[in-house]
Parts: sequence; C-alpha cells; structure tokens
Amino acid sequence: MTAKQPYHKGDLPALLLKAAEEELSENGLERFSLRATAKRAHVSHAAPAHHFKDMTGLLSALGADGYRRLIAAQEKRQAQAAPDRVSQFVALGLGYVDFAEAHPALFQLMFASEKPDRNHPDFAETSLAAFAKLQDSVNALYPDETDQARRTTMLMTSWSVVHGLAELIISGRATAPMQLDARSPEERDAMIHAILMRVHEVEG
Amino acid sequence: MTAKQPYHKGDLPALLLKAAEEELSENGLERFSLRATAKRAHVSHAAPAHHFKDMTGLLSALGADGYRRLIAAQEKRQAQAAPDRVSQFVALGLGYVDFAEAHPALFQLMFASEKPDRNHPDFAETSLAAFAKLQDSVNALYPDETDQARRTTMLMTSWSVVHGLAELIISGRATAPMQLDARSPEERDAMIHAILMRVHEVEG
DNA sequence: GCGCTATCTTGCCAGTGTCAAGTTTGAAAT
DNA sequence: ATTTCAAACTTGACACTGGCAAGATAGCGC
Repeated sequence: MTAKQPYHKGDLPALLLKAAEEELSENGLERFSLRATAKRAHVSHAAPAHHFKDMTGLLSALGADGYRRLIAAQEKRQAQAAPDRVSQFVALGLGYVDFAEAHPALFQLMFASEKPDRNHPDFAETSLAAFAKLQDSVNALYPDETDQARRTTMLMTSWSVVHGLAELIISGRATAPMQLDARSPEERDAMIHAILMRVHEVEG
Repeated sequence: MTAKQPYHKGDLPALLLKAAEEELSENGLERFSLRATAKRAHVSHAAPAHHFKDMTGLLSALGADGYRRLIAAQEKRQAQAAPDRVSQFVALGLGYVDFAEAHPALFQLMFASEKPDRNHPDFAETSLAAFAKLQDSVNALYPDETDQARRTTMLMTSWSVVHGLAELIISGRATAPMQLDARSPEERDAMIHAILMRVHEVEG
C-alpha cells in the first residue's frame, strides 16, 4: 500500500491538476467547480486548499501549465515546418490554434478569465515566455525594420490575428464562414496559413 | 402611487436589464449573480424568472441588446469617417474596439461565454446582423474579387484582427506592448488604424 | 362587484467556495 | 522503539448561488 487509498496520496497536487483539467474540458470554464474537482481526485472538498491556497491558486497553476503546453504545441509545429522565418512564424500560429482547439476551456482560462491570478509567479513567467516567443518570431520577419512603432504594429497585428482566429474558432463562430466541418486537416492548415500570411505579404 | 414601491413595477424587464448590466460592469461576467441583479432592481430573487425564464434568458436578452449597441457604436464611427470604403471599414473596426473597451464584460458575454443561449431569437438575429455588417464592409473592399476562397480569407482575417485586438485590449494584454496608458485618443485611433489596415494594404 | 390571470414574494433545495476545528499520518528526534 | 510534531487530510459550518413550488397581491375584463 505504497499509494492507493489512505490519507497521504502519492502526489495530490498533480492529481488535482489532472482532475481540474478533466473537469474543465468536460464542463467548461464557467461550470468549473472546485468541489467536483476534489471529488474526482477522491479527496475531500477542502483538500485542495492545502496545496493551492484557493480556487484561484489551483487555476493559476493550471494556467501556467497551459502556457507550457501552448509553447510545446507551437514548437511541435515548428519542428515539422521549413526553417525559414516565414514558415516558422506560420507554424507558431498553427500551434496556437491547435492548442486552442484541443483545449478550449483551458485556453479561455489562460486568456479570457479573471479566475487565475496573473501575478502568480508561474503564471506570469510562462505567459511572458509565450509572448516573447511570438515577439521574437515577428521581429525575425523584419530584421531591417528600425521604426519601433512599425514593429509594434507588426507584433500586435500578428498577435491579434492569431488570437482572434483562435477565439472565433473555439467559440464556433468561424465554423460556418470557413466551412470548417467539411475541411480536411490539410485544407484547414492551408486556410489558416492564408489568413496568417495576409498580415505579412506587404513589401518584403 | 402610480409606480413606486408596490407590487407591479412600471417596466420590470427593462429595469432588470439595466440592473443586470450594472452588475455586469461592476463585478464582471464571472461574478455575475442573478440574485444580486434582482436585489439591485428592488425585487425578490425569483422575480426575474417571470419575465426571462432563466439566468440564461436574461443574459441572452442582454447580449442581444449588446449587439444592437455594438452596431450603433460602429455606425457612430462610420458617420464621422470619410465615405470611401477603406475609411468605412476602419471605422467599423474602431467602433468594435470602442464598444469592447466601453463594455468589456458585456463584450465577453456576447462573444466568449456560454451563459447566453445563441439560439435565442433576438440574440441570434442581432449577432447575425453585426456579422453581416462586417461581411459587407469587407466585401466592399474587394468588389472585383471573384474567388470565394479569397473572400473568405479576407473576411476571416479582418474579423480575427478586430476581434483579437479587442480581446487583447480588454484583457489588458495589449496595454504594455502598445503603451496604451500613455496614448492620446488620437494616437490610439492611429495605432488601431495601422493594425487594421495592415491586412488590406495588398494590391487594391 | 366578481373572478381570474399575470406578477411578484416567500420558502425550500442542492450546490458552490472558504474558513475553523478536528483527525490521521509519516517521519524525525530521542 | 517510543514519543512528538508538523504536515496532510477530513468534517462541519457559513453565506452565497440558481431554480423550483406554493402562496400572496393586484389590476384588468366582465
């Protein structure tokens, strides 16, 4: 009985994070319940408080994990893509959308919720890392650009397109216009590619 | 005592919608409470159910109202803008962002929540109207484009940029990169203009 | 004046997150 | 090996939530 039923579980924090994510993906962010999460982890309703202070604490940790996996999804796409800067940028965007589609509730938690605490160390650090990755990729597209305002425009346009597209897709609003139901994965990728590149086709 | 304290109020549905919006903008979508809304309207906690079936019913009606006011915000910008198609499109986007900044919780309710029912007649109709407005404006930018796939790309790129930018702004994520704190309204508009036009600078 | 139905209230239920107080546990210290 | 003790976990309570059922009120048509 090294780890089964009794009082001290093997790694309750990890178990709780896993349970929380399952609850999240099954019920959505708005119906998320701390007590249901505890129940799913076969633990009393007050147990989570000893590892994560709050519901806020738990969801902040979960969000931080989300950012790490967002970056992983992006790097997976980048590894499969051509090494040129443009392909790498598009891969970043595809990974962003991949992640949002695979974990819509978690994505919402990370970007469109006040439930997690953005000043939570882990959450702040990982989200910043994800942002920096995008920033670097966009900057790499325009190595000769010296105008800072223009760089900002490029960055925010890129981020807005990727993020907006992800939101529109996971909220179901892009399904009809893009006829996503009838698309193969390759067609979907091609459409996203076209949308992302629309921002960067100007000059060189 | 035609309308003051007693049983039948003047126009409780309207009062409730007003109270709901105040609650929404003060507490945010995630902390919205039907009972607090009822209390704010000086009415018992079960009163809303007789006019809007559910909390879902109330928020659907409120969302529908939001779409009407979104369109109004866009038309206000369009009335101030030059009549050419490009200026009109930019005005549409500025109105979109205006609305999101002025009513962030309502915007979230309309676009990133499952609390309202999207099949609610009023909600469905008004949201479709807002979408159609954007679609028309984008199509007007490319009157000679015959390729349907390209039209879709234009539309979804435009929508994604505007929507993504709005989300990034109201979630506070655009504040630092764009230094929004230090910008005058004119500078802000100019930045948004540059971002929106980034998508449409190609060819004519 | 009489009824009747929509409007609104009161009371209840299961569920939520958080806090305070107990119980159990494993491991370190003697 | 026994004791001690802090961490891990449970139990119980509190104020709150949305929804339902049953009752009270009031204004309108007759």
